[in-house]
Amino acid sequence: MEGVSRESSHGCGVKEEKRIESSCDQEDCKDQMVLEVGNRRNDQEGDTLSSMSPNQKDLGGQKQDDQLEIAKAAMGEVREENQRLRTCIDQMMKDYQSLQKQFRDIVEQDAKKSTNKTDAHQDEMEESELVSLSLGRTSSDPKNLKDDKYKTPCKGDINHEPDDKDGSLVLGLDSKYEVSRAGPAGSSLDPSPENSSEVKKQAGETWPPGRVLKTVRSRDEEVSQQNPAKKARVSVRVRCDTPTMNDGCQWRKYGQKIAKGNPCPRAYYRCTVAPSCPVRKQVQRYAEDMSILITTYEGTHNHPLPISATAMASTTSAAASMLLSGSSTSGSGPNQSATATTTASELHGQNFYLADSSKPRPFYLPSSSISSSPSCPTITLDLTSNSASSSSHFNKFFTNFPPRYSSTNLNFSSLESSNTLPLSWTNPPILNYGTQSYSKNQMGLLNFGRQARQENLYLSYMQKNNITNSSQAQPLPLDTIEAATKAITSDPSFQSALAAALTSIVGSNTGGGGCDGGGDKFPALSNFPSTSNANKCSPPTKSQPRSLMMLPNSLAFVTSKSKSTSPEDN
DNA sequence: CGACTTTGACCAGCGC
DNA sequence: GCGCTGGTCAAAGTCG
Repeated sequence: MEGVSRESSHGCGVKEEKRIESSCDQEDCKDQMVLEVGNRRNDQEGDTLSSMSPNQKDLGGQKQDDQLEIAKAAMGEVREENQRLRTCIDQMMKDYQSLQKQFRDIVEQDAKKSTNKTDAHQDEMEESELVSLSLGRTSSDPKNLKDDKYKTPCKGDINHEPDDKDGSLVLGLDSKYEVSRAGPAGSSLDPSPENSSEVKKQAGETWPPGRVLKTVRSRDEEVSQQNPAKKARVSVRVRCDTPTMNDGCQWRKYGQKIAKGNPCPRAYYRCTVAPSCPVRKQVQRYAEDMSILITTYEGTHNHPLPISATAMASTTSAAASMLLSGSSTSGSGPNQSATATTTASELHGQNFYLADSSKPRPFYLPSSSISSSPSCPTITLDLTSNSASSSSHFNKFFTNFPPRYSSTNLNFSSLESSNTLPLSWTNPPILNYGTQSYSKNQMGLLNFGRQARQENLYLSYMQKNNITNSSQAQPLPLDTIEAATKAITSDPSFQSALAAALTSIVGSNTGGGGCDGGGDKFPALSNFPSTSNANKCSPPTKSQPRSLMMLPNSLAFVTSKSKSTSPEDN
């Protein structure tokens, strides 16, 4: 860099420059830019000094010294700020990892318990499926769900050892998907050959006879399609002014329909990366807000994915797996287990994986919703940031939570948004630290706000900042939550920590991808290469090289290094 | 010319 | 059984 070479001729600030380069997140790079400008100015002054008289040189030297002092002071402040931010990030990472560890433990315990308890639950399985949204509760007992689940979760110590008996709040949403069958109780969990054959049979019935796309299926696919009527869907809502959002995958449109209740046609796409790939997606505008694009994914890719597509594929796959498997999954294989175990924490925890370059980089899901209809369980990832909100919806959920099997939508949207985060594949919505919930849903589902996911973060934060709740054993009043949220979001140090973390995640990418030119703040996400004409959200680089480095989609969560996840990172 | 989109037709599931 | 609706097919058209 020019600034660096010039700097070396001055003999000062070289160390600083190197230090900055070694940890060049955007914050540092900005500082570097400032320093370069300053040094360049000094350089020019140095050139003029040579033609000055000795007195003038003294004055000039004095001035230069002053400027150096100023620059050093500024750098010192920046260093302090960086240190502070790193400390914040470290702390957040620790909290996250701690919570994740707890959650995994609970998931394992829950899996065991649910296996044991299934017999007792069987008579309650009045319908063909159950998606129980225990909202962080570890109990798998439907009775407990009925009695306790819809009460506002208590705010305990964030480090409180979760215990399903006391129903304490744990990480996020615990989704169970249980399928009642004519067979013996617990057959849904029974990996016996008998059931395996049934699974295979049912998987074969997923698509109508005669359909081409019935060949190879991943284990995920087998699980998610154990029952033809129970294809998990992952619906992603984003703001996008273009026909589709670019998720990095290659799609071919095979149909379009006017759906009831929506003047905008619904387009049907299928994945064309592999001829036999069963993945489909539906794209439709949200009737009440045409700027919102609803993309519903169905199925799991049975082929390696372009890197640019792994993020979305992993996210949707994980969400679908969570929906279908929940914590009670028997873990039918490496794919399945890897996906399932990462799902809940990644969906509902704070995905600060992103800040760790040594770990995979799943997307942070700003808002997730789970819905269940008898025929098609759907999880909705609401990546719109301006969700209309009303706390009444939140309350409504807890007071009027519908019985099992009715459509239930857990929406963690919020109105308030902090700073930009890489949340969307188009216009990046924001980490929703807001306090409100959002009740519009194409499925007409009952929503409730924020809660579990949000709590995980701000509880931790509250503790650190002595934002205490006087009634830890009691449900946290909404006002308190909102106040706490405001406290968090208004805290500059928190915001800067987030910004720093995200900056380090995304790097200094300056590409201008994205759906409509907006959302460039996180180009790593908005720069997905366009893969088809349908994906007009991004620049029409239709020539996505098929020889792109491929990753098995099942490994996207667990093996991809951050540097390889996004080409821009290199 | 191949890949993709468009669009009307067809089919299956579901409710009445 | 009928109609509605969602989903898919496939021929024709379009594009690069």
